[in-house]
Amino acid sequence: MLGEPVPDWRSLRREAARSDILRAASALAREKGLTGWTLRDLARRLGLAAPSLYSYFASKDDLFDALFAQGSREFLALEYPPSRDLREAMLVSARAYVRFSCDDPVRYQLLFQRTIPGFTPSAGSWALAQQAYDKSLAGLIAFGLTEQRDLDLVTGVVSGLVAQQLANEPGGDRWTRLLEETVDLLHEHLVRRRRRPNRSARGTSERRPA
Amino acid sequence: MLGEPVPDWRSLRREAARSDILRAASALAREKGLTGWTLRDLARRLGLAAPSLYSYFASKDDLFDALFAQGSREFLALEYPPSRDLREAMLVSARAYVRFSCDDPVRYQLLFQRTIPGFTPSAGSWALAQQAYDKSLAGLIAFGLTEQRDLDLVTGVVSGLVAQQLANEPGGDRWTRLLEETVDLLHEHLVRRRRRPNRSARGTSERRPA
DNA sequence: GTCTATACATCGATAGAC
DNA sequence: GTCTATCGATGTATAGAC
Repeated sequence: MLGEPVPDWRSLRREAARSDILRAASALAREKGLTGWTLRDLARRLGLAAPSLYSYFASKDDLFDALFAQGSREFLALEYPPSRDLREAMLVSARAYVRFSCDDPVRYQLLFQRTIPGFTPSAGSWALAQQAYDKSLAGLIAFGLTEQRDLDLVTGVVSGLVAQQLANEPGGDRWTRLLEETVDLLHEHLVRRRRRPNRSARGTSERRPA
Repeated sequence: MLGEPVPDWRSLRREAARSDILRAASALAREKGLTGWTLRDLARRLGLAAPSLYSYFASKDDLFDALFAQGSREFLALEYPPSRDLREAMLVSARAYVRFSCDDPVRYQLLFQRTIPGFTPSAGSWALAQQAYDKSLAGLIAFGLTEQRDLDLVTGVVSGLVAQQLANEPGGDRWTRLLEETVDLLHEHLVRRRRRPNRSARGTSERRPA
């Protein structure tokens, strides 16, 4: 196999320009909503004519895909300090996710809600997102939380606090301040269930009233 | 005060036409995404010229507001059968919310995520949504869950299952099937805490290692 | 190769005839 | 109340200057 091609000056310039465009697009999205801006807005801010953007991105969706990949790389770049037990690992992962999401609600919307009509991330961008998801849960798996069902329970519950916070009180902490209590109740539940493993697969059928 | 004005034939016709338009818009949104359709699409489906829609709705945002109000009325129309205890009341409310959301993900997106750039529900539509929210939690309050903080914990956690389900596996049940387990762990936590109320206001500061 | 100028189909919205 | 015609703006595309 060949190694990475040596980046020549031209492709470096090109990548720098793409990066500039992405940065400006992020800023625009934060100001006017994820889809509340036009290519002409973006070009004007960069001092370009709108069609020039097509030298760097094939379409607006392609630009969204690059933003998605960039957001995934930022998520993947989060560091998770080592924990001593499962509870601490859950708290570390959950705190990182909450902070990452609330720091940039538009990025959260792009990465985790995906409500842009007609837009689907490319395979490469998806792979990055999957990597970041795996890394964010590695600490939990290391302490024995290996069942997908349990991981789904944790991600579902924690993501709910973020979802409610951003939808109903962006910038506040009415829901996110409940994070530690939520992690505690999750942890107690999982540990208690581990001692009585037969309860873990309890059916979901309705309890009959008398 | 005057009573409701007697609806004459003309305003009845008008309301019927508005209702037809809303129904067609709902169908279009379900097929092509909440914002993935145009006024021309909608008019074509109704056999009208696009500008004729402006006789019934002042703008596309006004149409979204009517859809928001209609969705809130549907949420408000849900019935919550009486429960014998807090756990059952939580299960009833949570099940209704999950079913309501998963039945129509586009309605969920409009009512609970509100990611349409530039759109904000009118005061009247908001009041409807607030009414529906209050009604959906009345059963929990009746069994003593009166603290806003506790209600937020329940809505946050439950909404997370729905958010993850619709974002990552629409139509499936990977997260929503965890609902009963989630309600159980919430209920056990709340009951246990009620016995030791001093733990309820525990601080959120980081635990110091050693 | 990168940008400008220009064009095209379509968007939400408005004006005015009937 | 519905239509046709049309507005400015948008995403997209291409031709051609440098």
